[in-house]
Amino acid sequence: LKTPLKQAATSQLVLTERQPDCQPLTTPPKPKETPPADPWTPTSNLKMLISAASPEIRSREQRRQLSDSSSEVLQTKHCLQEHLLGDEYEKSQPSRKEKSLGLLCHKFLARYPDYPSPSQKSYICLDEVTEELHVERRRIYDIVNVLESLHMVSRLARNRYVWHGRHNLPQTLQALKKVGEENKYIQQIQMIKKREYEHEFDADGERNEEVASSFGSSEQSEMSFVELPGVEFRAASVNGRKYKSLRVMSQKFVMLFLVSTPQIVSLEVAAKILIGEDQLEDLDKSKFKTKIRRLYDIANVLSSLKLIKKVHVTEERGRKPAFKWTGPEVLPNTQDTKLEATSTTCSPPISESIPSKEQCSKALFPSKGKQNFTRHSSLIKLVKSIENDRRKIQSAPTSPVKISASMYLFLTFLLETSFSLFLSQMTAEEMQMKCALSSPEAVPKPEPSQQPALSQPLGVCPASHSSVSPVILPHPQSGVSYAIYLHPSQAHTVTTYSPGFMLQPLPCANVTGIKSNNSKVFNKITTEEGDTQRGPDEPTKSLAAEERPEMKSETSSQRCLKRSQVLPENNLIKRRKSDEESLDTSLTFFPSGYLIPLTHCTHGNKAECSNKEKAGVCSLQHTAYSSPITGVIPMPASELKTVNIPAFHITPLNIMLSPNSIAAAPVLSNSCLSSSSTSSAPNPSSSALNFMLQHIGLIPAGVQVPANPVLQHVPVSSQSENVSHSSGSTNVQEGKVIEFTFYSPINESNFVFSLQPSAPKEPQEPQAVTENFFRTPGGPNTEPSLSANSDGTQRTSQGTLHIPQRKLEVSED
DNA sequence: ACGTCCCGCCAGGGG
DNA sequence: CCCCTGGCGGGACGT
Repeated sequence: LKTPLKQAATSQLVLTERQPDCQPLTTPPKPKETPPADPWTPTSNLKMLISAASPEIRSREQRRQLSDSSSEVLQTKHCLQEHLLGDEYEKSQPSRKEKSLGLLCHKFLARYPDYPSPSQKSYICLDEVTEELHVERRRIYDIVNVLESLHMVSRLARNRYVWHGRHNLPQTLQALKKVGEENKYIQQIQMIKKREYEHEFDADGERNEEVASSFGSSEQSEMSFVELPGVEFRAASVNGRKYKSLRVMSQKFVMLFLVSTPQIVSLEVAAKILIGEDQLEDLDKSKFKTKIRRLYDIANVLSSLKLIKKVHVTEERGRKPAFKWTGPEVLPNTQDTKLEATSTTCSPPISESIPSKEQCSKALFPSKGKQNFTRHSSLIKLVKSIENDRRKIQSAPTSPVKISASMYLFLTFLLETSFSLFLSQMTAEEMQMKCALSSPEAVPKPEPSQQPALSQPLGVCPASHSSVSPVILPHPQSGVSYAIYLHPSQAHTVTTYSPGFMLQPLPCANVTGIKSNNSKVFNKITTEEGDTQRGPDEPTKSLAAEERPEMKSETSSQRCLKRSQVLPENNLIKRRKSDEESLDTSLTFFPSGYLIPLTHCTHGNKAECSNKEKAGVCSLQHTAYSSPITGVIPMPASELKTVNIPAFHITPLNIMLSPNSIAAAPVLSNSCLSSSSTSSAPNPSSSALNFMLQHIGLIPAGVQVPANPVLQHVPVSSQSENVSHSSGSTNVQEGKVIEFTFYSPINESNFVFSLQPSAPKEPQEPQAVTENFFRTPGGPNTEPSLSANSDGTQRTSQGTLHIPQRKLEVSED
């Protein structure tokens, strides 16, 4: 049996012949993607409203007439054609495209409001749907299953679903992201890419080991469905271990997007990961193919939901289909822990015991003693609705604008800060004022006597080195601020990917003298396309326009000033006065080196500790050590003023966080509450961070550093507290961990990432560390691992930093 | 020729 | 036993 041949021949012909009549010449032979025909674009809102108002009535009405919503449009579209032809060849034979799952999904979605009022639940009867949409039942299942995976619908019983709309989406995505992080998908992706790059299998045992350690470490993540409190599966049958494949797959697919930093996932990689997770068996060709096919199904639905969009990733190997996340940025874990969506492993696939509902709920609400009372559904509902309200206000579902805007601000802030440090016009008084304003006691006032800028190179720094060594800088006030100096040569090597940002004033050692217009140089690769409806575009553009190297110093500092005035309470932007010497050149040329500042916990912690809930976290901070780490050179504060490494400029970036803001940030209190969990909280700024790091060259493109909001930063911690499990690999135990903390005043949260050299070398030799930390083209076995922890607990992941650089290009269809 | 993915067989299982 | 579910993959369509 074959798929019935389509009567394409005729219809095709018909269409081609008709077209010229309606629209001369230019009209494409096929109806194609004639936008006006889209039933879901202009009309959809109306339709949604209608259907929202009275779905039943509408459907009945529709049924009576021999046209449904879709064919209505089609008819309209082909109205003329029909006339011309004169015969009633049932509507123009839908081409394959018009039967696509995506289109069907659109039709399906058009029937229900995105945000149904909670009071009146809308139910979905599969029979009705199939009838009205003129599709086989089978197809609807595909759609519904994916929707179910996002908790946009949930099954009540046979044939019966409830429509939730996008209400749950934020939470779902958040949960998925979290689980995705726990599953270490980033590493897996890297692993796959790396292996892929290494030309085929080398049939080595080492490969398997890698895979094993990477994949194996993801525990029993196999067939688990991520649920949300309150949206559990009814109908125990559905809870059965089977029949979740598509749902689970869908979720995992989404996770990949949420976790990876350019939020682009190629089908190939996705398929491999999804397969690899189930069983480490070698790539079965057919299995792979099937997986891909499913992924297409899922992708179609997700596309209809506008969560993803098809793009193409062009690598050396050629053009590969991929999808880009276009859904909302996932908020950090700002929710109450108790309510937080929990990933549950309801059904261990192998185990023969069908998971009882009890088990599920147990997994849903990890009971920690008395927290159980929270489970009461009414309570949950209450808080949930509050949450929803807050979310509405804040940002989420309707417009990602706000988040993006804050991201923009944050990035701007980072850039400006780094630049303005050189350009700083800030007087001592201003600084003092600001310090006093923000947190007089936590942050010691600047030295009354600002030391004059020293201009001699620091003796500590191996000036002879052409490559740069990491440098540690004590904070002038607290004496504990650290910074790392990056090797500039990395900067231009890195294939950067700009996730929609037109940021270019980042280091590029090779490009000197470029004044403006360098945005083109740096942003060849952009996914930004016709997303005109998106808010972020505005700030993005203005940023690109503003952030030019020759930007006026006044402008910069003024803006910084302004910003800090706007948020006087919430953030403290302290800028160290730096010498003017290094200033002038960096105006026109890019600084060739970067000094990444480590914010240190300068405050007395009183603020945090005063908060009763945060007590636990406060204790965490004590696990942090501030001892200088290998290869990092401590410098006396007195020498801070001038770090004049030959041929390089140092851009100190000092972002402080004020205790006040911490206390106010919900994120932090949350991470505090869940301090025991190893879960890492997603942070919207993580992509910003990653972007920055990648751009700078700290980490290779593709690698991402999970960012977590933390209460306490751990500037430098030494040793094995932070070293964890590690599947037998020995390269970690010796590793020192460097942790960075950034604080985003905009998001009112700070986040930490840490670097851990896996193959530490000479402890006292700075150069060695440099090599460990930063990719050294020739250096094998120097693969630091990245990790991030939101708490003081150990959490070291085995990332591979040494990823082959590849041209990555993303293009539209 | 290859990327996409429609179509529907058929097995599993609930009612 | 009927019918809902949904895994699965052949092979058609699109480019």
